[in-house]
Amino acid sequence: MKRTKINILTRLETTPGQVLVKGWVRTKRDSKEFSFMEMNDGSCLKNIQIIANNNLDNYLEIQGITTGTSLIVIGDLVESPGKGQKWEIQASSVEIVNLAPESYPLQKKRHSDEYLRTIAHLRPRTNKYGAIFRIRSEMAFAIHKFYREKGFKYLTAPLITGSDCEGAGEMFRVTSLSPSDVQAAGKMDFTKDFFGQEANLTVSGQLSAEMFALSLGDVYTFGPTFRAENSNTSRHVAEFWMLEPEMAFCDLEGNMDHGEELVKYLVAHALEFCEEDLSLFFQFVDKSLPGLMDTLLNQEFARLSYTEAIKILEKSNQKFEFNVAYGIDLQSEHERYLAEQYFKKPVFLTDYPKGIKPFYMRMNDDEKTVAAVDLLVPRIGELIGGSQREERLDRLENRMEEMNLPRDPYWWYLDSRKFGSVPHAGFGLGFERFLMMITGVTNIRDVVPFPRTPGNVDF
RNA sequence: UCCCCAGUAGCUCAGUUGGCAGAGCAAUUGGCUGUUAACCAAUGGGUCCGCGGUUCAAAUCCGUGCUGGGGAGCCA
Repeated sequence: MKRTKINILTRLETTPGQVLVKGWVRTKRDSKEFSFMEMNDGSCLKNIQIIANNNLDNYLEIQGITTGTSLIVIGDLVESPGKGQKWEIQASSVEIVNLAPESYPLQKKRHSDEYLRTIAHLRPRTNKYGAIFRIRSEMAFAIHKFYREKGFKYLTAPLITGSDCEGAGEMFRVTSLSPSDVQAAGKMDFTKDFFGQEANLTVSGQLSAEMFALSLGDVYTFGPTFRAENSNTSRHVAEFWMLEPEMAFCDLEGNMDHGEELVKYLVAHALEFCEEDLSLFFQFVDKSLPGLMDTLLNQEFARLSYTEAIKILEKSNQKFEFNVAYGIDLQSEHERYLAEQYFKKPVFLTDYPKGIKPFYMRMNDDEKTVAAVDLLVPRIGELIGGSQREERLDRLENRMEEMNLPRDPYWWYLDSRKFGSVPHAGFGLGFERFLMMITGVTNIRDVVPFPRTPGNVDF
């Protein structure tokens, strides 16, 4: 007999008769005549109720079933006379695969997120975390679906990179030198290292993506990214996933159009395909989520320049901890004011002063600002960071010189501006931040299966 | 890294002015019931985060370290 998953069972209109299910017991209630068990198999939020009668030959064993126990059950799928579920299984056979002893850390009651983080290997067995990671899976799929439909090519950028100057924060060094090698040489001799030079984990696939955009046209990378920043916040982890589209023959406007289309597509996909899991978050995590989803889906995102944003902030009469002035990098309190209070919807901020942005962003005609764009979202802050890239070789070289960047490691990057250079643009979208946005989860550690943060690499 | 808060039973937490360590849930045992955060009763369960100090006496006050949370910076 073939196994049926619970997400299929609970949606049936008519009973197929006998069914076979496999899963884990979430809770059990006993009576003298029979036991009620709720089984979950991870396929959906819902459990299936199983009724085990005391005439089953292993009923004594069944009475010993505990929360967390894995089972294989055969029985008739019948309409449930009880409230709360359409179907239940009248078991004709209950096979215990593995009994969970009393030390099983998950109880029927609600646990705190902080506690569940200490048992990250077991937390996907809870309703909330099961839902989070099903949504995460579905959203990863939706990203590939969106880009395939738009004719983008998927690029896997290298995770180990040779340059230490991608300019997006502290990097993790990759080396095969042993501590004793280093001690003997008195230093890290990279010429003796695996790659013959210093190597690091990537902080962005952008530079690779640019090369492929200038070859395949429209591409995207979607994969892990690493930052060795000592960041201790609810919005940062050392290893996270980033989506980075890069488009040839695209300017800043096109970049924003694309970002807005992407976000709206992913939100619509979530609402359509993760309805049941999302309902948990709507009910128990953040009651304002449906409103935010509606805003994301149906309202045009605001678009304004950094300069205009500064003016709005100056005129706001808000008491900010950090004073607003042209040339400063916006603080989170400023970004939150713009997205949450002033516009009350996502905001694209463009054209930042060149001094606070990296070398590869395209110089605007005013020679003061660059064609950067950040998407600020209520509660999350920066969801997207990107730019139109500097495609003019002379301008690019000037900027690198101004910022004291060595040219040699970038010879290949500069080559792309020598041979058939075209305007192009792209951005990075933090996958985990997107998940936080649509689930209302407030700590990024709770949307990552096994989060890596300063001082924590368990599991 | 900086600022603030917290750490007491397996979990969530209470603990008064410094004076015998507590509750709910969970677990175990029994009872009862088409139950559904089931219900009722009994039982077991403690390095009060670690170290040092003040005191006749410290979960409680002081110092310090560790861990966790919130905020900031950095960014996605």
